[in-house]
Amino acid sequence: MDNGKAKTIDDVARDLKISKSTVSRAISGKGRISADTRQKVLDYIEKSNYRPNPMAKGLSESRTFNVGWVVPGNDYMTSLYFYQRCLQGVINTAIKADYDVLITTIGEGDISGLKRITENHKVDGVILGRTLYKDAAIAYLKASRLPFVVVGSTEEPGVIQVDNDHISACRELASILKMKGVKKVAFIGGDTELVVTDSRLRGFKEGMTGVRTQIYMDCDDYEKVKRSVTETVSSGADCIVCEDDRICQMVMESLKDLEVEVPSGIKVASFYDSKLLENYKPQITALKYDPLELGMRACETLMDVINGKKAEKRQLLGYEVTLKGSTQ
Amino acid sequence: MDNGKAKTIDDVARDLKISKSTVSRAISGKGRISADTRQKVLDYIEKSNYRPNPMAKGLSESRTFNVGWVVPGNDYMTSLYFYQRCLQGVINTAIKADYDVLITTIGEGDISGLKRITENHKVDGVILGRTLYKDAAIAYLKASRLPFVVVGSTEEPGVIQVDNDHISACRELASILKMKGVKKVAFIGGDTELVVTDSRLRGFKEGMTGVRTQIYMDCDDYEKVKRSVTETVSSGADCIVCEDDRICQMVMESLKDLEVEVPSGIKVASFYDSKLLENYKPQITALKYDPLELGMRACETLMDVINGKKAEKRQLLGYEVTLKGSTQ
DNA sequence: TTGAAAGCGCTAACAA
DNA sequence: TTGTTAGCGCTTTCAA
Repeated sequence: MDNGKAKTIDDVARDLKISKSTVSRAISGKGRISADTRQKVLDYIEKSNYRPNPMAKGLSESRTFNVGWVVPGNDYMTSLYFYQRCLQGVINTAIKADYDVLITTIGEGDISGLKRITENHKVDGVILGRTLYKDAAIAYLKASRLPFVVVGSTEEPGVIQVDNDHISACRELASILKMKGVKKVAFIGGDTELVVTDSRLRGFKEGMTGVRTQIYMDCDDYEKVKRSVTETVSSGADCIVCEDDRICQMVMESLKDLEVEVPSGIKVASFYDSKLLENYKPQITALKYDPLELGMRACETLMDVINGKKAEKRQLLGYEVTLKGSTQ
Repeated sequence: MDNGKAKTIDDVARDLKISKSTVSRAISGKGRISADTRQKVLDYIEKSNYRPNPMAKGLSESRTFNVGWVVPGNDYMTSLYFYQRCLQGVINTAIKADYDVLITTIGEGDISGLKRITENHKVDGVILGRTLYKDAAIAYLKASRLPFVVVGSTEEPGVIQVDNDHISACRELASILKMKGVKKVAFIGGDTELVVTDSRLRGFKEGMTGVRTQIYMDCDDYEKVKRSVTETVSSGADCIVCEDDRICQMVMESLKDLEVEVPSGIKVASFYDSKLLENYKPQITALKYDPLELGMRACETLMDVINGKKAEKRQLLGYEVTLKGSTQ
């Protein structure tokens, strides 16, 4: 099989007694070629385990056949599942276009990993896994002129975005809660640097018009969440809306500490569902998204951009409201 | 800056009025070259933002300057943090060798993603993120003759392994618990297909000699854990050892349901620590490892193999026993 | 110490 | 429809 070095297109051409451009044409499907020759080549390749060298192909076409997947290197535990599913979506669709995925991490204003792969010409395009306000990565990518797509939303003009429709989703869940008769509702949110945090808050406010609300933001550790929950409970609120699954987890923990029952003592809902929440009793009312789909769409869109097709500037994906016992 | 196409080595050579082989030598440091010329070239490159094209370099050296990072595509939530840190370690050290990281996923006997990147010559070597018994990925990699390193242990001969010293660590924690006077101890473990599961069980048994134990394996969902915990509690055991953080989380949840206090009702320890466990009160006695270090070592080792240096067959990294309130 | 030129494996323009 | 050939941008002999 693998006797030393890999087969090249020249080997194939020689064995088949045809020219290598014919082989190339047979493989790529570009250019005129008789069905016969084409099939002959394809058959041969099939059984000879010849694989075109992507370095050579890349050099010749000035492409890398890699897309860059850029994610925070030090994020919350909770985001990891999201990124994993999203990445799986990216990989699945990249493969279809014969692309692979180069991964790099960024963090705390450090986008050197991103710079590295773009300046070194290691990728043909980039998918950014999350968006911030004043996003250094987005600014850099815009300037670089490399095709890129962001998962999430941004106000930066001209950026191609694929996102869940957080605002609508949150508005809908909030208004359902309102219809259920909640009178005083706390929103506990996380990192305000993230665009998504703001979108969810906005949806919340839109859905809760007329209801008394109290907002706690940047609750990024247990202590802060606990403090907010304590305050919420003693203020006599009847519902807590958690911005994401991690916060919800901490809220549930806090309520246990405070010996407040859900939903009899207080209702709880989460604006993001995940495995983190699957074992609570009662189960948590939450918004469900499909990160896999998100990754696939982002990658499909990026492939379009890379191939010069024009892509929609902003795609919003669906959601699902799952009403469970925690808001009964 | 980026006026159309990237600078090439020819541009540099022309601007400096020297040959491109000289430029190449200046950059690589290989071959004889005067300190003067070398510096001149380096200075020029510094300010001209020239970046060698890795496709061309790769084609010429038959290298890709990519390492493959292979992880399960559909794993437990809990492993994700481990993989993330590990990956960060891999990336950090890959960069130093001017390599990037190509990511691919495998799952349930499906190693097509791995096959893809190796057969397509997209990587110079592979790091496998976890090991199974009867591991199809390991078998494939061995046959492929591509340099590779596994994170984890395997009985497969000749495979280069980097792992935490699970057996010693678990033995040590178990024997500490024994010294603390536990009389009847349950071990609740996960997927027995994973090598690591077995290592931990082995360490547990070695450390618990003479103590009455009961073993529950393959507890991979809440229901199974709950059942094991219920049985354990009603059998009058005084300690539960959890094989990993996720199981520990479910054990704690179960104990809460059963209204058994920790540590007064029963002691709890975990053979793997992570953020999942950080918010419990009392805090959980657990084994701490450093996945970042693991990733770094794996990648360093892989780079050695790629560069033809010989590498140790098996490296075991340290651990830390952190005694907390849950076993007081 | 430096330069010229061949070659890495592929694509694509041009010829036949 | 197929073949010839000139690159893609780099490394590496081999000469100078």
